[in-house]
Amino acid sequence: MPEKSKAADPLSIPMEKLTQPAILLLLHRNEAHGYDLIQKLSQARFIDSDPDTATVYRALRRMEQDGLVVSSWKHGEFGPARRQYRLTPEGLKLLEEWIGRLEERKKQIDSFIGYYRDTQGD
Amino acid sequence: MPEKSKAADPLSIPMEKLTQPAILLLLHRNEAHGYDLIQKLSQARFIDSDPDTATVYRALRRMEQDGLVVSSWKHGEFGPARRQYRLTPEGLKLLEEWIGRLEERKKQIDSFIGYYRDTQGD
DNA sequence: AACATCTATATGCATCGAACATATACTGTT
DNA sequence: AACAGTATATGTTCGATGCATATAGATGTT
Repeated sequence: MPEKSKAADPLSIPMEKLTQPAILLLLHRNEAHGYDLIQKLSQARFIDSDPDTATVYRALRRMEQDGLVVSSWKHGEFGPARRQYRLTPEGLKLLEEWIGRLEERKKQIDSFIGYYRDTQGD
Repeated sequence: MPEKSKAADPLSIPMEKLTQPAILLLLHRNEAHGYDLIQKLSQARFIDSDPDTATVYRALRRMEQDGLVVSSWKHGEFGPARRQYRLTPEGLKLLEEWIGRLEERKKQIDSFIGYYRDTQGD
């Protein structure tokens, strides 16, 4: 019986590592399983460091609890069974909110750097 | 006997809230005491929410341990005694590193948004 | 004098994301 | 049989943050 995770608002997840939003982003383009995502994330330019496997798998579980993704088992092909994840409409909606948040973040950073440059100019 | 804080690298502080770098930024322009900084931070555009007083005072203490700022007591003027903080050369150096980090962060965000737009285009 | 309010600094406690280590298990290769 | 690669998952710890609370001097009001 999957319950919603304690943090009622998935946006409360800090934007520091961008792990959760990066997963949303990748799943928006293609379905994937956890291990696949870990490899894609380690190559992606939009996160700064290789994500921890534990962080990714836990994020996926939590995201499924929150209805952002859904999973189904795929076995027998080759290697161990994999949990294939795909984005839900809710997940897409959250991704769009993240895009907006990141646009805001850019402005914030510009404000920070602008203040610094102005101080230098004195 | 002030010892260095456990986190050897002050850059390990997450860039989520920007509290510590914002303090560096404000002190770069003017000396200030904690309460003063709290008020300035609540007006500043370069952080998203009013910082918690506990966070600010704790950050200042830690930053002094790390040699980023120095403090001196100012009494008798009006109101209770205040701890006046000013930036050290080390603090300035760290601020410059933060500027560089934030420039990188902007690129990272652009990469994120770019990936999203490309996916939309399919 | 008593009282509330503002200024100013500081600590205690609980929460939560992330890092690191570790466990489990199936598949393919030598 | 041994080992490397694929794949998912949990236990434990750590640090930053948020909320509540404590302390105390200065100022204003009745």
